[in-house]
Amino acid sequence: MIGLDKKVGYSVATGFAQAELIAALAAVTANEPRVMTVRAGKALPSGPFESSHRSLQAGLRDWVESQTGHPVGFLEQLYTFADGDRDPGAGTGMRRISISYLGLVREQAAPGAGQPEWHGWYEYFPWEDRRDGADDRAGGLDQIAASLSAWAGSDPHLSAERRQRVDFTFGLNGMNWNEDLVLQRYELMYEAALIPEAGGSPGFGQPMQGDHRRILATGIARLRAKIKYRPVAFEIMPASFTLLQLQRTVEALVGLNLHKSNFRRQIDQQELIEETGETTAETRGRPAMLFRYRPSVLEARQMAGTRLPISRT
Amino acid sequence: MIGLDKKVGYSVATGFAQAELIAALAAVTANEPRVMTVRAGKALPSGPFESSHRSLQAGLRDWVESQTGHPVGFLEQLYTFADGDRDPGAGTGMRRISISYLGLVREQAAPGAGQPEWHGWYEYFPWEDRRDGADDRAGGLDQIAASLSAWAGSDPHLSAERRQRVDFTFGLNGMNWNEDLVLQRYELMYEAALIPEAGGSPGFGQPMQGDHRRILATGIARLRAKIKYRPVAFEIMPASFTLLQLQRTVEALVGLNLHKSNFRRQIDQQELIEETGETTAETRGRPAMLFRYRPSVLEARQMAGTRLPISRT
DNA sequence: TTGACATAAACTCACTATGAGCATAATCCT
DNA sequence: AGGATTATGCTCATAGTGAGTTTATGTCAA
Repeated sequence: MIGLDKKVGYSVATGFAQAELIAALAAVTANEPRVMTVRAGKALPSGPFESSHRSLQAGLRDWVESQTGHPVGFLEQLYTFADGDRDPGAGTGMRRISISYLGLVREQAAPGAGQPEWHGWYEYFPWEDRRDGADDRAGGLDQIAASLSAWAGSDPHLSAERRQRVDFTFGLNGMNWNEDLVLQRYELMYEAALIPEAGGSPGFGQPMQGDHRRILATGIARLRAKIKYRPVAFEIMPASFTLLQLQRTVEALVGLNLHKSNFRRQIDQQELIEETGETTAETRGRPAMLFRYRPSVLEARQMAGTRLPISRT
Repeated sequence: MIGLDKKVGYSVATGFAQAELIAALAAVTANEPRVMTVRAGKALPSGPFESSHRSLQAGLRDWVESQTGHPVGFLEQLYTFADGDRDPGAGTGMRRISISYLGLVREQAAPGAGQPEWHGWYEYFPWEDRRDGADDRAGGLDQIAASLSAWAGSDPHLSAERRQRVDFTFGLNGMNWNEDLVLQRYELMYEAALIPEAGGSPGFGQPMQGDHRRILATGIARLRAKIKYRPVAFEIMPASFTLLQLQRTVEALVGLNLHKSNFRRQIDQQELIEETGETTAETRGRPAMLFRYRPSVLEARQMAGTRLPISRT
């Protein structure tokens, strides 16, 4: 694969591949995270990488902004796939390389002819929404747990190991639910053939074309992990907002209910936001103060993080 | 770039590219992190991605193991580049896509004919080693600070902003050094033309071919960030080790001195390791207990992490 | 043999962050 | 006016972290 001393002798096609970009673009509307889709919600927007662009990132950004009509606040490369095993339409001998991205946009485009549609991302992963409001629709955790238990039991040799893995990944039998394990959960269900894309029976979430649901899972996982130590939630919020709106947005993304006063404390001791001085009376109760981000602090916090016992002596 | 409704009409070459894999393989020997290189330390091992392999990861793993003679404990995709701006030998019209990986190996291969060489990674980034022992060689922080200060002053319009960025990124003027910002520091120096690869003058670290030093910086940054919340250090350690050996290894990777007793406390309250029962007298002082990892816990800790104010009521 | 030295391992203490819940304030609705 | 509703502030116990000190157990050199 990698030749240290092969300086010559490649066949013509060697090392050449078809390059494709796939974007998972997320927005939050009405406390519901949504993802931009094509083909009636069955695929993420994608297309060939063309050589006219300076870089992957720059080209993708231009394209997204022209499509959505809104600037992309956050755009991050997710993963590059070339797995033949999961890619059905190969055959040509030339590999397809898919470079996937996660992007956050502030608002979704107005629906119009030929416009991409936005779908709630929990349609694809109903089990990932553990907020109180989330009606535990068909395909809830209980059913998944039952199916996975059956799968674990189906191989007497591996069943103990499998059960442990299931419990940990899905927060069962006394384990805590870990909202970051979106991809691990999807992969586990895939392995247990609960996913139509893997030849399993439908029932657990809407399927997508090819690998797209896996890419979306990767994006959700990345976003949920990142939101804890980088102020990415602001990329999705409007210019001014109340603390509850911010909390609801974060809750939508992580799929969990947060503790109100502790959330507020965390936000303001990080000094990420400041009052605008105005209030809003959108809700029934006491009017809430409006806040805005403090871009300077934001930029610094953009890169932070450490928890090592450093010696300063 | 991405065509939603362009179903036909691509030119033949559209979307095709030359795919290349680049690996940053790290090991720690004698408390010094090293990276596998080719071409007399001027390049990371790389080669074309061939279609015979099932997946990127699997192929790279096979290759690395055959080259180093040791299993790769940890292998993670870093980033995929297709930036034309930094790639000198383009010209063909077909883009080159570089998919880079970070790998950790336990020991370095015995030196032999045709064997790849290992170089200390601080040869390429002397300023990243902030341990006490690190003799502040030529090209130390003071010189970099001076050069960057000159660069900041060279544009009266941007100088304030630049100075702030420099201070934050390099931990100057009262700011703390953040060991994770390896890539940001390199990019900043690149922008300030302190890097030969950018047409700057030599002096700050050994240069490498093309983008390779940037890839290495990305790998170091990723590893430093990851070591805080995932037990990756064990992937580099031998089967049994003392706590000080473990600490020295982590220190080598993060380029900082750690607080001894706090480090030990963190390790054992995470329950990642257990005593083997034996002791070693490698050092002059009191013999140290030997430890080994606890694979079961290790696997669970492999995916952890959260710090959100979750509501459990 | 003895003391100087070096390292390991355990323990202390102040301070900060976090989880949980309660109290008070300012609106709207009827 | 009074209840409902939401916002914001405050308390308190507990866990985690930074920074040291103390005690144990070995080697090495005089």
